Amino acid sequence: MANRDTGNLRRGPWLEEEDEILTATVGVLGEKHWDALAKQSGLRRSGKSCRLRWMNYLRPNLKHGEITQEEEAIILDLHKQWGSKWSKIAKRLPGRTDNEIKNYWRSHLKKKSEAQYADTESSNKQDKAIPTYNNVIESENEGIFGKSSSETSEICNMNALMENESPYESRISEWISSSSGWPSSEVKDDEDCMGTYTYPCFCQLESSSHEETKMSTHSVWDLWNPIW
DNA sequence: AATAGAGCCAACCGCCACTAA
DNA sequence: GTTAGTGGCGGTTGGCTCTAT
Repeated sequence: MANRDTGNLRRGPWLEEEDEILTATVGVLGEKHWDALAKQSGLRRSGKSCRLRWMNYLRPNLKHGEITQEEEAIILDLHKQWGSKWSKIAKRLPGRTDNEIKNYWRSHLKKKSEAQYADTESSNKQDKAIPTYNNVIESENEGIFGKSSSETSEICNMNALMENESPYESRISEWISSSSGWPSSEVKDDEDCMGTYTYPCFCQLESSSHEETKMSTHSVWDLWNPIW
């Protein structure tokens, strides 16, 4: 990418010195007021550019390694639910950026997803069953992400869930006691499903219906990251 | 060894939403 | 209620690297 100058602002790849200056400035001023921060830092970069560099590369706790199979499964599943809501998907994957996920999707997962979607479409015609609490429990033995049932049960301990003091406990009880299989109120999209215990589900990731898939993702993620 | 094509990924662009004046 | 400034998001670009021929 060429190092073009637009007026007084630098563009193109960041230099190591620029990274250091930006990191130091963010350390002092915090992650806000990017335009002012850019000016104060002395960097000839736009606020937008500084923000992007920080968010996608310099921010602490970013994972720079390969996307794991678990992460890939989550990306696939959430993309199926939400489409190209990369920032939303990224919030479910700590340490990953929306840009990283978007790039990974385009280069690795697009074809995979299309193939999976085609499979799902065909199997949907044969399997329309909605999981009830009972068959949810039964399917616990089938594992998540191909893990053994013992590994799975470490993650998904129903008893522990039921003893949890979560504010959503009552909704779980309500759901179970109703035996209708599904909570009456749909989870709104976005943040409000984070950290919830709304769906004590143990469905397989490769579940055949859209609704099952949706439920399993929330549950798996919520169980792994109850305080995220 | 040279070249073309494909894939990857950092960075930019343009739009939209939010907020303060 | 309006407007300007700012930040955030998704889409796109283009340079670099790898691989096949």
